Amino acid sequence: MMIDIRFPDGSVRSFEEGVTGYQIAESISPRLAADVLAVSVKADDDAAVGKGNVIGLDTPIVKNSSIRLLKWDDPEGKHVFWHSSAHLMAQALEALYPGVKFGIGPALENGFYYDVDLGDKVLSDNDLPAIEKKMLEFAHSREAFQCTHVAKADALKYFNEKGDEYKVELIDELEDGKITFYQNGSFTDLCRGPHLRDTSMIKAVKLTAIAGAYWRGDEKRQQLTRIYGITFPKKSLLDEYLVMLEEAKKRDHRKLGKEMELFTFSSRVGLGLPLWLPRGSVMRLQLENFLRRKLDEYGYLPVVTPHIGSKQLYVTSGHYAKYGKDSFQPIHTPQEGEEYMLKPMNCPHHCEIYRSAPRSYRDLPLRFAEFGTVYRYEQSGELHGLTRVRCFTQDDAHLFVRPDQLKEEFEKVIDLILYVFGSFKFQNFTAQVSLRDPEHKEKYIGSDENWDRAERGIIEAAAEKGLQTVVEYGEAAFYGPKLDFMVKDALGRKWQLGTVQVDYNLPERFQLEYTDKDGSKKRPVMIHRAPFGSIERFTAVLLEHTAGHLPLWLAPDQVKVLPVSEKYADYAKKVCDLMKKSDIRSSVDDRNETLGKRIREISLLRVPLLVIVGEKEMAEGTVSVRYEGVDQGSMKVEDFIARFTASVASNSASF
RNA sequence: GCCGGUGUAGCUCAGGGGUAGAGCGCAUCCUUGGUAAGGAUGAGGUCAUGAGUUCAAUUCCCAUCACCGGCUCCA
Repeated sequence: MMIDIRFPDGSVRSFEEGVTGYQIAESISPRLAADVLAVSVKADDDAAVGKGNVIGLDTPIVKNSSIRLLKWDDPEGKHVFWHSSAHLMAQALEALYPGVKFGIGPALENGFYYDVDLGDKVLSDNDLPAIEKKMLEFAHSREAFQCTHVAKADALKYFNEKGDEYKVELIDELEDGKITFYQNGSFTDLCRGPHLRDTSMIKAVKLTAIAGAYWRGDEKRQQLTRIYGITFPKKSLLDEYLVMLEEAKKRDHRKLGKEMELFTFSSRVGLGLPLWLPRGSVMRLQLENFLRRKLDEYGYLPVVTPHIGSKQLYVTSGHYAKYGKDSFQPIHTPQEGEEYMLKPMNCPHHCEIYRSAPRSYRDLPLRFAEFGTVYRYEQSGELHGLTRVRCFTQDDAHLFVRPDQLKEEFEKVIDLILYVFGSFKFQNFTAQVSLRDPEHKEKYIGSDENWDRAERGIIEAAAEKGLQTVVEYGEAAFYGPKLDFMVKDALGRKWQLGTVQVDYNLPERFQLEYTDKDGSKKRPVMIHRAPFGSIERFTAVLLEHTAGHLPLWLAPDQVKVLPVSEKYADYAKKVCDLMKKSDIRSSVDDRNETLGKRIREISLLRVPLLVIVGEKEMAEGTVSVRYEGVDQGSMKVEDFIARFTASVASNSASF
């Protein structure tokens, strides 16, 4: 029997039934056979949408299918490569630490890890080179990854005898008949596969980190040792990767924040409590102003609320029951029994503003906006620069809407968030629909009915806006589902920035009402939203995206005027004053330093525009301009101001 | 909170059982400059904190704290 194999370019060739991916690659060219890692197969009679199943190169193909031969450049190819590398590492670990037990060892976006239980052995960084060496040794010996089907009873027997309770637990949950083992050299693992043909393609190994990780992600269970690593089919690729990591570290917002004099921390002030320096504060105010202009346009009303609220407020909202124990503890007053809490969110205050007057259906939607500073007692190990702090300011707003207005308002919020992201040229964001964990409904407040309505509303609104979304279960807030906008930092870690949340619960807890057309009392729906998420986290991610080269309108110092020598200091001041009159954030640097040195220092602060004036400029009434390190020639001061204004107005990356 | 790593001058880091160094920054002076580091002099440190071993600890051991990488968490 022959079968038809269709290639990505549309061409079709016939092969013997049972042909393998490797044989197909070989029939095309030996070079391809050497490079191919796995194969993605989609049988013609497979109606499911999607890219197809990834299978190993030695797995027979028995039906007419479309295939893609996966190489290193394909994400699925890398995935197989790194998954096999995890097994290779496990083999090395077993050789070096007999008796080691294994949890899970998956591939990641960049590399892989394996969770292992080493008994009493404490693994440290110093142990990693020996493991790397062993891995390369096994890789050189070209050991095949062999797949065998195993009956459940036999699988259990194998790992029980080996004494690996983690694998036993995993097998317990698997269906008999679908269990496969993979073996490379002396090491046998429970694994779905697929894998590389053999270990010899793994040419470069770097184990990058050791961390603790709870078995099955449950902090009440055993903590295993997680070893992270990455491997490559060429040594040079590893070197490139290491260089890339170094470059990413230079964009770390904590480093940039120091270099650019934006913010700092002080242990005397307290953990996770950022101090915004003058330059950072100027930037922050610009961010706020940027949003304020939009809020006006979108019909938001400003409100201002205190940084504390009585404990009763949070008992009413339900936050106290949920987070009371783990938050900053109540503030006591000289009055017996009086307790206040630092506010961990602004919604309860805004609910009370809603309640301050009787509301009519004509009043809705009401949109209350506040740059609200909140305090959350994050676990100490969680604090991270400006991305995770204990005091932060949300660009918060709560919309109180009639049920019939919900979808339109939700969509307008999406528009606003997309506008904000577009303004900062964030393109690689993920829109994540965060739903509750259906297995653990007790972690959430509110009725099933309200949750279903809210979840459906979010999914529909996102679809209507044409957003590509991913759905995550268990990521909802405890009072309602969310649409979160996730952006990655320099090292690829995902952070939630913008968020929109539908909430039927707080209106109920606060007994919010409006009078409808027919005179009956109705309950509004609440939308929580924050396009930045928080100013702190947004700043952090923006710094990492721009490597500190902020948009001109946002830069704390937009222009530095440098007189070549002090003879031209007066002219420099004159030029600077003219700029200030046009609302340019400009200052003169006439320190007693060489021009070269001043340029260097100012460049390190990421000041976008340097204006240099000397004898020639003074005589001609011009300035010599340097933008982001590139000489722009000289121009009249008026022309400079005009170009500046145009550049800011167009939010363009050029001057 | 948990696992591993790190902690030396304002910053970046070197050093090492006999009480400490560099570069940058800072101060003063010289220099008055043309697009990313001009020169000289000087002041800065309980070597994170606390116990322990030792004749002697910044160095070795332990604990604590902070920071870094993860895990768990994230209203």
